[in-house]
Amino acid sequence: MINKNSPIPIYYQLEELIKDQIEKGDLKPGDALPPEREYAETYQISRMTVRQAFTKLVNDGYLYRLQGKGTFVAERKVEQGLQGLTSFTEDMRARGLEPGSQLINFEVIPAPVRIAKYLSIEESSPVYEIKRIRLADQVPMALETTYISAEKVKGLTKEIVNRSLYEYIEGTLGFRIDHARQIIESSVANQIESEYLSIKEGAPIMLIQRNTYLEDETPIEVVKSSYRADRYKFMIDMKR
Amino acid sequence: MINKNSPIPIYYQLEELIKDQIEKGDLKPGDALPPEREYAETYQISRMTVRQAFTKLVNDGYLYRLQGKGTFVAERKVEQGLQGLTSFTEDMRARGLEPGSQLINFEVIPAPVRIAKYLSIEESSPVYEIKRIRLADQVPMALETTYISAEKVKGLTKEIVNRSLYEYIEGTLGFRIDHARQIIESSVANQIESEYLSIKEGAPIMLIQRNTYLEDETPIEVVKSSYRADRYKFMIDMKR
DNA sequence: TACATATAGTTGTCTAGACCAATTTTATAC
DNA sequence: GTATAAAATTGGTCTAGACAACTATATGTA
Repeated sequence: MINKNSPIPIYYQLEELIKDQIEKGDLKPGDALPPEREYAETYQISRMTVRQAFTKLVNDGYLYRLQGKGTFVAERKVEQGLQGLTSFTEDMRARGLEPGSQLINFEVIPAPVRIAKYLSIEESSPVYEIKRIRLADQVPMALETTYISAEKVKGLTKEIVNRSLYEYIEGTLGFRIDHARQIIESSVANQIESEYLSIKEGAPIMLIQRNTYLEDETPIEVVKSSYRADRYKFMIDMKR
Repeated sequence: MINKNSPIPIYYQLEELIKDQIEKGDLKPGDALPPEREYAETYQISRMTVRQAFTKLVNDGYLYRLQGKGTFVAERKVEQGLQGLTSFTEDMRARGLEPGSQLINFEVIPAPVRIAKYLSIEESSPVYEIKRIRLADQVPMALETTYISAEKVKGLTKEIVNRSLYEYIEGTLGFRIDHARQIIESSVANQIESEYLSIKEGAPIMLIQRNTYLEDETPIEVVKSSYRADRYKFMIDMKR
């Protein structure tokens, strides 16, 4: 259950334990959790440590607290965080669709002025330009272009891109992606988009630009995507 | 500065104090804050209390911490929360535009099946239907229809809607809006939309549906909006 | 000079309590 | 039975420390 001698923090262990119980259905939405004092007693840990775990789970939308009444499992998790919102793969899986990808261009180019600005690098310094058609159940869903500084992220290859770009950036290179800014707008398909997405020219599309950053605001990537409006809706849950 | 005898929690007082310093520019992005122990010493409070304030500010995107180095002011605040994203008024002000509104319909109708479902009420039970043209700098920006259960939210009038709907729901009625789900899609203007928004039929528009909830998942309102794509982009910052 | 080592400073985790505030439950009085 | 009061329960805030993990700096040594 909880290992007090583990190098893994106790509050984190408790967090995962409760999340598991929620995901396995042992704790259902609306259920009251045992009181904080009981957890402290049961696991022989301080109540403050229990609160640290609870507080994190409340912030992440798993639980909510009512003073004098107790702590309860939230109806559904809001604010899934970046993962479900930035990774096309995860996004599609969450929608019950089989994600796919078709690389149509991979090269290092001198950074265009706009891209250089977003990435906080010199104009014309080298950037990877990765162009892909994103598929859902084998049907084109979006046309996506990713820009990454070749000086910050070294050693990128087609193979890595096809496997998992994020895993390489976070796992192998050790960057910790912290936050992102997304800009969403409506438009209509131009000739190139209509061709790649198998839709008519002038059909509605959703343009999404995502800039991702490390904790200290260092830009890591810029992604510009054109989604088929007939197949894609952008959904977001937010806590106040 | 900090009043230990105030009924206002110390951690909250410290939170506000630091936020003020950031907003006034006394603390600039990238600046290191005095260490936690110094705050504890200065204000004669426990370090854990300081950490409670810091943790909240980190979660809200004002600060970030680096173990062994210190705590720093974030570049810009991410995750503004619901306020800037749900209130048309605040949204427009943040963009430097003067918000306006033109009420075109206000009535109580029997809830259509789809709306009843979203609001978790019986079909045909009474709901307010509030239709407005939303203006920015006197020019139409969006066509917006709000649905609110007349049984949950009583006593709504045109005057309240024109003043501030949220203030009435939260202030007067005492509901605390906790979170929202938004669905965004791209489309093209139909005849009605093109007329109200002064755009051509077939011009791109952005459809946004927002469902807002209380802490215990009680639905409070459903808002369906059609934004002019030539004037509006949806922006969102998110922390991982 | 270059490199290893010690030291100090910082955040991260944790304890074992205390008292307060809100709510629910139980006991009491009528 | 019903209303009121008291007690118990629960989350909210706060303390005064302790030690761990990590970073930067100073120091000593080859």
